[in-house]
Order: sequence, then structure tokens, then C-alpha cells
Amino acid sequence: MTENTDKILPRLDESLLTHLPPFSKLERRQIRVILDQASSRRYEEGVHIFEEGEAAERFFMLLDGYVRVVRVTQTGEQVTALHIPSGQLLGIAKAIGRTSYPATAVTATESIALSWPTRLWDTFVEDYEGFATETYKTVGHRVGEMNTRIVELATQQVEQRVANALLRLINQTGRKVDDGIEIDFPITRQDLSELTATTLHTVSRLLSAWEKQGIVESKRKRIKVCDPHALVELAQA
Amino acid sequence: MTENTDKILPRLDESLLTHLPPFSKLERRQIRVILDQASSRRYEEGVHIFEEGEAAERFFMLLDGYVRVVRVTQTGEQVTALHIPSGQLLGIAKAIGRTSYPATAVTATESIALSWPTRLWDTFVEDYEGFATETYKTVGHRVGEMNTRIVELATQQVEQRVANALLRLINQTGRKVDDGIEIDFPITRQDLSELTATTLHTVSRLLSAWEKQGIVESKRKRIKVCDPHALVELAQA
DNA sequence: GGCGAAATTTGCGCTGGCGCAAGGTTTCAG
DNA sequence: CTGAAACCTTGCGCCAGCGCAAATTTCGCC
Repeated sequence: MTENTDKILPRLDESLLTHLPPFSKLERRQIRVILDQASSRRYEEGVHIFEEGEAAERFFMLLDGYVRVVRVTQTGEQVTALHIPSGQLLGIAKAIGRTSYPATAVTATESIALSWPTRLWDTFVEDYEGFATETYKTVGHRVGEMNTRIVELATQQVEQRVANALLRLINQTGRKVDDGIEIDFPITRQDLSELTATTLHTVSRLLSAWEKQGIVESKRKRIKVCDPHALVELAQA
Repeated sequence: MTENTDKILPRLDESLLTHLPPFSKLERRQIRVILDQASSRRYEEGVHIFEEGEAAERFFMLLDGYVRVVRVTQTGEQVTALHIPSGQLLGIAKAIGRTSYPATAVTATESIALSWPTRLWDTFVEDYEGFATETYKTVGHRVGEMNTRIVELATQQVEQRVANALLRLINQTGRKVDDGIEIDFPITRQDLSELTATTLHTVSRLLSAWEKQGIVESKRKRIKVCDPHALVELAQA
């Protein structure tokens, strides 16, 4: 499983990309060319796709799974900057004029991603209509998220931040199950604490309290939100 | 002074732009065209150049002064996301695929900026060599700063954050004076607290303590760092 | 030169949430 | 089935830093 699994698929199908924004304006023929240049790879849960500071030799399209974008401090603490759901580009250092990755990407579940050598980036931008526009939108969206993150960290209490984080997770990656919405990938108290700049203990206490009030239900690595509205209330207080 | 002061200067000189990265690869002739399309305006201290959420009708090049980029929460608290020194572009929503400004820009000093209608953006990107590359570098740099900001807020104590903020300010906008480096624009305890997510009281206490140790000197709206190295120590602890 | 607004300082008490510690539960490899 | 590793819960004490309040200094303006 640690083998290089590039190109395990005999031939990638065009339909993988046709409905994804950066490629949606392209013809089948163009997508064929793009796919023929791509490597496809499957990643286990918890694998580092690329590391902060590394030369940005490839850029990626996440086809399936979820990825956490994290930074590590000198003292070894981790801070999660973003969650990326499938269908989005990642590792697009080139789009922000960088030659190295600004953060580390870790799979939150088993995932599948295509990737291309960064030297093809300029070609993509020039030749493919809508590619540039859409990638800059992605960047813009992430900038917006980071901004929100900063404002939250700067002004909100821990309880509100955790509530907000949960709401964001179920919005982005929620899966409807009976009696609530569940986060679609395994997430530990520790993960949540890294996302909200607190400790796993505090997260655990909050979840316990909320569970008593019937707002959430949780088991090991799984969190289900039963009463989103109550969470919204908490997030504002 | 509340009058529209566009184009008060009879004719803008090419040398204004020739040495600035986004335009440095251009010929005099091209810069002439760019300047002829620009509006020039002077802003008082504390003026809002544009507001969060507003349609991004123009983009700007700050020629002189300093600008704070802030966001305001529902409860009216302000959070400063960035400081922009002269020589940089701002309001470049278009570069991140947005049609409205993501934050508010407030002058920290009297400032002068050129601006162009956003509809010219695509022309600039296509026609002028180096413009696109440099603006994406600017975006990348700001993303990096925001990232750092998040990590700091998430992991550091107030004292370290304030020390870091001061160090960044003297690096970006410091002016060498006898016996230290002074921040080149008026900055209140309140401003610093909005930059570090704390209260003006705590900032005041910290500065007082540091002044007793000879690390800084400060008067009303002015801060001078006498011993940067001591601050670096504090910032790491 | 004196008034008022803005900025700053400082003291004091309180508390959110962290650190530490100990114990419980789930999962998985062998 | 067993043991170990990973994950989760809970109690307790402490303290960094906030909120509140009041006094003081600085500056711009009439």
C-alpha cells in the first residue's frame, strides 16, 4: 500500500471532470488531453499528500474523500486552516505566485486525487477557458474562509467557535442520516480542537454537555448534529 | 476636503510606477497609458477607501501612506487583518475571483492612491507583462500573512502576539530614529489590540512593562522599539 | 490659555478554559 | 481471546487576561 499507485486505473473517464467547475466549459477532446497528462492516486486515511515548504512540483484535483490543510508550529502543535471536500483543486501554489506549498495537506479519509506537474499550470491557464477564473474563485473562497477564521478566533468564545466549526462541517461535508446530519468523515475531539484553537478536553466537555441537551450525538470519531438550530443559537450568543 | 479630489494633479509622472513590481517590466509608453486611465486621490487619516461587501468597482495602488484592512463583527468589534504599506496594490478583488471587497480599507495615515475601474483589470492582466505574476505574488504573500495570523491566534499567548505584531510592524513600516526603530504611522493601543485580538488595557499594561525594561518607548499614538532582540525573545517564549 | 475629547494608565476582582491526572471505552492486530 | 494502542470522559485547581472603574495625560481647537 506504500507502493506507488500512479495510473492504477487503465484509462480515466472524461466524466470524472466534465461536471467540475474548473473544467466544465471544456470539450470532451480537451478533457481527454488533460486526463492523459494526469496521474491518479489513492491515499489512505491520514496520509500527507504534500508538506508545507516543499517545492510545489504538482497540483491536485481531489476526486473523492476529504483533506485537511494544516500547519505545524515550532512547538509541534497543529492548527487546521481549512477542510477541502472532493471536487476541489488543492496544492495550487502557482495560483498565488508561490513555488512551495504554504501548508501541509493530510487526508481525513481514504481519498483519490488526480495530479499534474506544476509546469503544466500555465498551459492550463492559457488554453482552457474558465480554468483561470474558477481557480481564482477557489482562492477567493479560501481567503474568505481564512478571514472568517481570524475574526472568529479574535472575537468569539470557545463554545461559539466549536459550534461554528460544527455547523461549517455539516454544511460542507454533512450527510443526512435519520434523526440528524452526520459529519461525513472520521473526526476526533483532537481534530476539532485543532480546528477551533482549544484543547481536546474542552471539546469533549462541550460535546458531552450538548449531548445531554439532545443537540448532538457522538461516538468515537463520529459526530451527528440533531438540532442544528440550537447550535446556531449557541454560535451567536 | 470632502470634495472629490480626483485628478488634482495636472499630469502624473511615469516615475511614480516604473519601480513598482507590478509595473516594473513595462515600457514608459505603456506606463503612460496606464497613468492616463488612472484617478489619483489623496485621503485623510482614518478615511474608508472602500467598505466590506461593496461592489468592487475600482482597484488601487497605494502610492504613499499606510492602510489597515479591517473587518467588523456583528457586535461592532473590529479586527485588523492586514497592514498595507505604500507601493502595493489593494482592493484587488478581481485577482481572487470576487466581485465585492472582502474587507474594509482604512487609511492609517494621510495617503495617496491611484485607482482604476475594475473593468480594466483583464486588460492589465493580458497586456502587461509581469502584472499578473506580481499581483498573484501579492495575493500569495497576503495569504501567507493570514495563515501566520491564524496560527498565532491559535497557539500563542497575548504577550507573544503583541510582541510579534510589533516586530512585524517595525519590519514592514519601521523608520530608523536615534536609539531605535519607530512605527512610521500613528497607532493607538486600541489599534494594536485589534491587531492582536486582545484589549487596549492589556496592550497598555504590556507596553508599560516593556518600557520599564527599556525594550520600547511610547507616547500617544507613537511606539518606538529600542531593543528588537528582546522582543524576539519574548515573541518566542 | 483654557476646555473638551481622545488616548492612556492602573488597580482590583472574577472567570473561562487550560493543565494535569486518572480512569473508562472502543478498536484492531495477532 | 487478549493485549495494546487510540480515543474519550471527568474532576479539580489555577491563572492569564478580561471587564469594570476611575484617574491622569496629551492634544487640538476655540
